[in-house]
Order: sequence, then C-alpha cells, then structure tokens
Amino acid sequence: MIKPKPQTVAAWTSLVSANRVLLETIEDALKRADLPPLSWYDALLEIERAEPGGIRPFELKERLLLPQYGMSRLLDRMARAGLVDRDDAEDDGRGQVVRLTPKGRTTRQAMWPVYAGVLTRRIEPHFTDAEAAELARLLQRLGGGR
Amino acid sequence: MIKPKPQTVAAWTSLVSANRVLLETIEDALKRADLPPLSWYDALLEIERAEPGGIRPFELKERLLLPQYGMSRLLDRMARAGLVDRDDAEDDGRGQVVRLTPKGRTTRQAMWPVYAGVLTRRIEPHFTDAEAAELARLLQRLGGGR
DNA sequence: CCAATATAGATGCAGTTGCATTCACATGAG
DNA sequence: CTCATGTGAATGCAACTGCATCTATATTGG
Repeated sequence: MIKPKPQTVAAWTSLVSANRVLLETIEDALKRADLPPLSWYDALLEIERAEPGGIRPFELKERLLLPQYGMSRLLDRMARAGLVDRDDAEDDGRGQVVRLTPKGRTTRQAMWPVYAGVLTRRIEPHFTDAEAAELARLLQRLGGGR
Repeated sequence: MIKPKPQTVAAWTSLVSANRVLLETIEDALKRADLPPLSWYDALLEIERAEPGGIRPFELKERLLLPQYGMSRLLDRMARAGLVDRDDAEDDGRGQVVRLTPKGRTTRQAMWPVYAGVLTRRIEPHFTDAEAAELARLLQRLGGGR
C-alpha cells in the first residue's frame, strides 16, 4: 500500500491552496481593471518574445502547456479581440504564424502592472529574497522546468 | 512603476507550472483508473471527516475554497452518482446536511491509492524530507493556511 | 408582530473546457 | 509518383464554470 510522507502531502496541499488563492486574486484584479484573463497575458508575452518572426501555434502550445484545442481557441478569442494576427505559414501549408497587433502589445503592457502588483503585494511580504529564491528552486524540480 | 523581484516572478511561474503538471498527472491517473476527478476526492474526504453529523454545504465550500454555485453543482453531480445524500437540515429550513453513502466511502477509498501514488512518485524523488517540509512551510505562507 | 436585511442554496445563460474526430497538408517508403 | 502514415490546426458535442439573479428561510430592529 502506497503511503506518501506527511511532508509530501503537506507540500502538495499547500501548493494547491497557494495556487488557487493567488490565481483568484490575479484574475479578480484583471477583471476589475477591465482587462483580459491571465491566460491571455502568458500568450501575449510568449508571442511578443517571438518577434519579429512570429510563432507557430504548435510551438506556443508547448511553451504554455496548453492542449492543442485549447491553444486553437485561445488564439481565436484573441484574434477576435484584435490582439493577434494569424497568417498562413510561408513554408508549411498546414500551419500559421501568429504575431501581435499593436493593440496586442499595448494590452499586454496594460496588464503587466496589475499582474505585477498582485505578485508583489501577495508574495514579497512573506519572504526574504533568499527564501523566495529557495522556493522557486524547489518548485522548479516539480514542473520539469519552464 | 511596480517591479517585482526576479525571485518573486520565478517563484510564481514555477508554482503555476508545478501545479499544472501535477494536477494533470493526477487527473490522468484517475481517469485511466475510471475514477471521478480530483475535486470529488477533496469533497468526499471533507464530508467523511465530518461524520457522523454530516456537514452543511456552506461549510464545505469554505473548506474547499469553492464558490457557492460550484459547491452546489458539485454536490448535484456527486448525489446523482450516488456518492452523497443531501437531507434538509433539522435546525435550519434553508439548508441541508450532506453525508457520504457507502458507495461514497468506497469510492474515496478507491481513489486514494491512485492519488497517493502520483504524489509519491512525482514529488518524493525530488526532495529530502527536510526539503519537502521546507517547501510546505514556505507555500503555507502564500495560501493563508489550510 | 412587521419590515428590512442577511444567509443558504439553486439556476438560466453565456462562455470555456475536454474529448473525439475531422480536414488539410507533409513526409517517407517503395 | 502514390500510398500510408504523421503532423498542424479546427470543430461538434457534452460537461463544466462564472455571473447574476432568484427563492426561501432566518435574523434583527423597531
């Protein structure tokens, strides 16, 4: 019979809780500022980083850990909102290249202070610099990287 | 202009990643074992802990950090699946008392080894006991407890 | 007691997600 | 070249979530 150590269970439950609470705080803040949800931020940032060549949806989904259909629909919504352009890929008739529109760029820039504000206010007061670094180091072992 | 420390951002992004990866692994394992999703486990456990008196949905939603409508619907589904009973509360005409059915109890018991197995295999190899405890300790400061 | 307000829980609707499948183009073996 | 197989992306459908609202009972102030 498998029996995890108490520390293991404690680490997992506190991880889930922390994630939930922080996520909710961030989504709330974005909503109150009349900005798109957090998932859009991550996508916008990743697309911006891929400038000026743009990025293929299948690369994006790997970096964001989204399922293929999730990526497809997220891009749909962002395109409908005028934040990204999807053009057919020159060199692959099946695929596309995604790029930010100017509005996409400004939207990401508008989201950052809200996002950063929550992170700063909700994380930094609880840790010394060394503790935060240690926390990041430990957590990185769980996610496989990124 | 708000500018979080790099450690803060690193801690947050690795937290999100770790959460996503582990959650997905657990849900996958449960699905492959033909068992209900993880959210049911948490609810079943909390209800079981409240035996024999049962628990009120509004208490449950607070312990599980779910919105009221989320709790209401989760209980709907679990009741439809025959895992819980909802009876009118004796002392409060507005409310109910939730209890496990025998099937609810066995289902929770069936889920645990799958859940525990993933936790053990995906967490314990990466940490010493002290590290796991330290991780839990640091994370607890973020979620406000639980 | 009555009216005003608060709390427990359900629900209609729109938007999102998961799953499975589909379509189109790409690639490699013969 | 041609067929079989693989890969990039979209989509129909059912389930789930968020939001706002609604109903019913409880509580409080007068």
